[in-house]
Amino acid sequence: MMQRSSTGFRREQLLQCAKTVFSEHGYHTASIADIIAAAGVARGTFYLYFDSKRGVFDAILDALLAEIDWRVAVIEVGPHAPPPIEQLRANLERVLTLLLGDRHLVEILLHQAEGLDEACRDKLDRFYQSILANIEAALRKGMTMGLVRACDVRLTAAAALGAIQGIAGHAARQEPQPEIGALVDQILAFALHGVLRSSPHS
Amino acid sequence: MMQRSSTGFRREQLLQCAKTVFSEHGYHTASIADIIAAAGVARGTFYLYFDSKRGVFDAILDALLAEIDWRVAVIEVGPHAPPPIEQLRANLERVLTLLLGDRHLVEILLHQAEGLDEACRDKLDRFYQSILANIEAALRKGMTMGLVRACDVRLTAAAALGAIQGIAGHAARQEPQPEIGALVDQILAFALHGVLRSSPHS
Amino acid sequence: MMQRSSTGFRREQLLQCAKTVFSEHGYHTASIADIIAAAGVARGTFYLYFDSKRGVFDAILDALLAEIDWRVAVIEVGPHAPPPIEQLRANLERVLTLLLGDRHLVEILLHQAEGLDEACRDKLDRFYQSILANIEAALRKGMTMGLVRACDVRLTAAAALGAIQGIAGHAARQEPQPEIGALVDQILAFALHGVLRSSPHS
Amino acid sequence: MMQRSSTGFRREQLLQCAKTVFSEHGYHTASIADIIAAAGVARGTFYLYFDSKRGVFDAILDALLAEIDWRVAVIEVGPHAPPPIEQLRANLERVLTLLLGDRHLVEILLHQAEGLDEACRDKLDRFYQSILANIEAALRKGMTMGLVRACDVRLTAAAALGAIQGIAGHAARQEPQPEIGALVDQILAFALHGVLRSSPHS
DNA sequence: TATGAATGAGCGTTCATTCAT
DNA sequence: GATGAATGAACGCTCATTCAT
Repeated sequence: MMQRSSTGFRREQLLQCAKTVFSEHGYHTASIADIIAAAGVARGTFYLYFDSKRGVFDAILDALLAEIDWRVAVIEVGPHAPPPIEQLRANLERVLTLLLGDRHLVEILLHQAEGLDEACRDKLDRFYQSILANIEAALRKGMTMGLVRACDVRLTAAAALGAIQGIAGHAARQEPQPEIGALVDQILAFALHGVLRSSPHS
Repeated sequence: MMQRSSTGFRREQLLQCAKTVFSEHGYHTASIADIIAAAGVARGTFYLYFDSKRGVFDAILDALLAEIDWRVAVIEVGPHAPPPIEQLRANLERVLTLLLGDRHLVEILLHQAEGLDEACRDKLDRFYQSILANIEAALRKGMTMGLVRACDVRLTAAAALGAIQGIAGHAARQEPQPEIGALVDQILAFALHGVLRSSPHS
Repeated sequence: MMQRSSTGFRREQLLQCAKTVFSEHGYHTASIADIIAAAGVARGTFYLYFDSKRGVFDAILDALLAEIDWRVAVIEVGPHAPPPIEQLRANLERVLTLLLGDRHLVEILLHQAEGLDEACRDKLDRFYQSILANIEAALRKGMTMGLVRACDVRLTAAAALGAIQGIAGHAARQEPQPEIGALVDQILAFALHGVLRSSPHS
Repeated sequence: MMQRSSTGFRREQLLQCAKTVFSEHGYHTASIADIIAAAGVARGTFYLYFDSKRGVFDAILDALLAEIDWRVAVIEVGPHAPPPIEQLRANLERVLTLLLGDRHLVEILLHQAEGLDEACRDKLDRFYQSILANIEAALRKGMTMGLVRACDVRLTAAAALGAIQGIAGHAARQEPQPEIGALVDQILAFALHGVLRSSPHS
């Protein structure tokens, strides 16, 4: 009766240890030996729960991408919906809370996953493409509503995503952890108004 | 007849091949065998010009960072200096021209170098820190001059750098190559004014 | 069934195979491939028990030197002690029994270890220095007791050690194995009385 | 008209450099690069004068063995011959003068050559066998003449040769160089009379 | 489920040797 | 004769993966 929870526990434990190890050593430098040492299990045990080294990494990355996806809501407009910018702020807060709650995640998402193989790159690409598509759609809707100025939505979406990544990556290395509300404020201020004091009258 | 070493030809050839191989396979997945196959030389020949696999990578990265550094001029203010934004635009144009002129460079700079070891990460960190310091100084000077709104300069610099990286990374994957002037316009518009049509009166 | 690691069997097996291979091919010419082929194990198995090629060699040499050391007793004089020459004979018998019991050891001790690197030479040097110091002390004590003629103890010790090595090396190549008692007799006769029929009256 | 001597010179120069390099680094650790660096010539030049790395070593060793052979005269007995012991002393002086005149030679003869391959070992074996045969013959003749006590001539010859090697090896590491006459005295005293003050009446 | 000894393909690096100039 | 860039076989070592217990 205990082995059921034990199973889930072992897998979870290995997942956590692997996440830490990958983020500290990098995917290639990390070894199965590091992971099982961190988890305090035998070599063979690892392969009871994962197919391969690559398998754990994928599991970690998939869970992370899914979690981020889950925390990003498509921005709704309508009489009963909160103001779009508040929805945007909420999205950012949820994602940054996740990422900064476990800096290993930032390391893996921003640095390790990119340096892997084509399969991994493709997966990330699809993920970012969907996020970019969200941002693009929001920009387009904003333009329709007269809120957003004319721009190349594709490139602007890329710039906005980059700005978020830049701040997330930066904040993850700060000690002590910056307050998330402040980070979101700065991201929004930058992305919505830019750095100049007065915008063009257009 | 085969060009002689008179010009450091072999070293340059190996450097180019290594760059391509690293950007396509990633540092760890790439093997010396790949590099020498690409160059069409024997194994030993590689070690005539480089100390180690890591050695070529460092050579590539060092050259790239130095070249970028060289293309970024600190923004000057003064009666005879061009308008700051024009200086900024020129910097961006020079750097993007370099990066988009060889997409392998973007891949290595943005994706491969981060995933390496601590030494490499430190080098990149120092590089980015110096760039961030530049941006911060510019923001501060802009604030002094009343051009830039109040903001957390550190975070805003991180956001701006991220925006540039986002656009560079995005553009490098586009086919055909986007026009650099257009990219710079979008970056500047985004970073200076944000996406909203009208800025706050503040 | 294959004997389990319970007894450190594998390590011992590899040690024996390595000893044979080193003594037959010489340290540098011997390859890991030779050793694992002799042991019938896979490449990785070797590194489960030893750090490196050099590691096995050191293990063999260290064990040998320790074993010799253990078999050489400092010669005691006193009312209850056996006659010094009997103690000397016992020492020689114990050491020659060890060496001629495994000719590979002679090969490694006399020929391979010297040709290695500085670290190995230093180790051997220290070993031989301690043996020479023993012999010197014995000679000096013998001179004090009026048994040993006047001589340069240092050089004479070197000569005596050389004589032992000469006989050991020679005997190790004989087939069939010479009787150890006879070898010791010849060493003692030579070292104690020299080859001349009558000594000087001094 | 100069190239003739030049040729002999180059070969001789390489031979000397190789000798030094081999004795300092050991045969296997020494590289062709070391030798040509010491000689200040190009890689290809080396192969104009020697077939291979092994080739130089053989040339050095062959010359050394021949030179030793040349310095060892078979001991003659007869009305006009000097006393045998004086002939022996002269042999030892000539050989030790050669060896201690260039310590590299001692290193190569005693330590490097043994650790090589079978071919090299065979050559050394033949050399030492001929020396041992000389010593054996001398012992036998001495026994016939009533000068030498009864003994196993083969083993005693091995012991005597070992004693000489022991003293040569020891002296080569001394600084300053011991006086050769003294070394020979000690060798002779040890080998002829042993270490005991009084010999057995037999 | 858990173990850990065993596996072996694969990689980075070295270095004696060659040969076009 | 002299050069030194080029060669490639060979080697030590690593580490993800397997499987008998």
